[in-house]
Amino acid sequence: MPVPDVALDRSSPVPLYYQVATRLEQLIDEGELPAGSRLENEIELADRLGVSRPTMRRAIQYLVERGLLVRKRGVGTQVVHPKVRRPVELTSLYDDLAKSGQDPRTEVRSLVSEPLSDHVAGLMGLAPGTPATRIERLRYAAGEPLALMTNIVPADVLELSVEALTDHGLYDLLRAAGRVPRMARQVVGARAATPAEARLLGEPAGTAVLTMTRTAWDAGGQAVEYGSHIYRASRYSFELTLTSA
Amino acid sequence: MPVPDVALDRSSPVPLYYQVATRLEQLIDEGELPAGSRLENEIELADRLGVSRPTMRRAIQYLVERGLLVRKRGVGTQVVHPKVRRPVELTSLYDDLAKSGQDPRTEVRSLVSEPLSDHVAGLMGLAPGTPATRIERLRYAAGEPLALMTNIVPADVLELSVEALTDHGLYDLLRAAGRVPRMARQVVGARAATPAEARLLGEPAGTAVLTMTRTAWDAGGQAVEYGSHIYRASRYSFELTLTSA
DNA sequence: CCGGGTACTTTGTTAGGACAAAGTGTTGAC
DNA sequence: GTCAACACTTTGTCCTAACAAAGTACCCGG
Repeated sequence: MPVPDVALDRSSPVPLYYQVATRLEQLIDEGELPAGSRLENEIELADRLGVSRPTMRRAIQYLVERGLLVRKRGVGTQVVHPKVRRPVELTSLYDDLAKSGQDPRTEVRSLVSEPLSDHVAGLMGLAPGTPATRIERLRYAAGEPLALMTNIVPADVLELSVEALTDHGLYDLLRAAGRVPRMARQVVGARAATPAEARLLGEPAGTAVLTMTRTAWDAGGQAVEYGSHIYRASRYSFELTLTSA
Repeated sequence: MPVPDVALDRSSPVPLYYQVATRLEQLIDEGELPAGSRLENEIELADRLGVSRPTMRRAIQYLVERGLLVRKRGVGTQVVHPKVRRPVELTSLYDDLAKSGQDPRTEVRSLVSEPLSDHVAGLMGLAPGTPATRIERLRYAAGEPLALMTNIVPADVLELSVEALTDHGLYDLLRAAGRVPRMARQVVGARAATPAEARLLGEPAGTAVLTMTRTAWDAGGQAVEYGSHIYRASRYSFELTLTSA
């Protein structure tokens, strides 16, 4: 399959390889390059687009990593069937809801300063007793309670306030403070809700709820957040896309 | 922090950049390059190890993607705190259990040939009515029931037998058939177990169970498996490590 | 003492070239 | 006719080289 010509802007601050990759992705999404079709070889492609082979390879590599293309030595580069292809991302519930038009709302139920417990300190890799803020929030989507969230943030990471948390997700605030979570370890499980939890979530006592605990670190490997959340299983589930090798 | 000299084998079929990356990872794991320490700049490093800068960059890039290093333009390359750094992987329950010495055992409860339902066909991107095999298995770990698993595999992907499934995980069989799952979409939720499910899992009726449905594709984008599993929440949870950007 | 601009350091991007390794297909010997 | 060796295609690895962009630190003028 011949790849249509691509207009590149060499004066743009956007890297060339990224311009090429984006354009290719667009062509695949639009069906211009149908699933299973083979691209021309790298050299021809690079030639025709007017970039060097390393740049062309980098663009292709980017799409291979994202699962849109498959390469085989001696064979060529093929378009993969256009299934879901976004890898798991580290996003916040608030962002997810806002993006899908669920009109998220947050009720901050409590916000207290307290030192880290041994358990949480261990998970975060910090010293027990480190000053921190503990918040408990109830998240609504489309007017319905969706999740009960307890989070703990070390005091030196971020100064939290009820007002800020009402209008923004915790991850927004962390981003604004320059402490972007870059790695997180999550454990997802299930259990029966306690009577108090069931009441807050508007579910009958003993309902099955989805639980998630998470520890998140920033780029420097510093723990920035610990969270223990429970979700209404009737209204929420985790969706993830995994890739191997 | 000076990186100790690294012995490279230029006659080895193992790529140079990979030799360098592996050695660096080892140094980090051993604490030779402590968390937070800064590496020399790329040029010096490349010089001293006797490789070109692109090769050096590629080795570093590899470790950056795996979360061991962080780079900042104008600043340098730093070792990240050695938290968990394995990204989410596409593994099978059987492998996971076997690796952690849980002595997995599988009871194949049924194995029937039946055409794909509209629902499953839609998820797998195949035509409704495509011949397939539907299996229901009960997975034990350490002598206790752990999961009830229903899987559907298209007939042209793999010929299944009760014997093979008793001794191996489904993913083992797929691998052996050259249909390695490379991408999967999972949805994890929770609900109350039905009486029949509760009985099989050895839990009281109405217990909260963890549910997982998954569709997996091979490198060519062909759907190879659909699964609908329920897990005893008291004995199992999903653990995942996420990275962003 | 403070602020801004400048020099320097370090990673990011791009180019062009060379050879190696893996698949595929074809041809030739038996 | 069959199978092995060879040629060809295509991606994989590696090198040298140059300039751009971002961040830091220093210095100098006010």
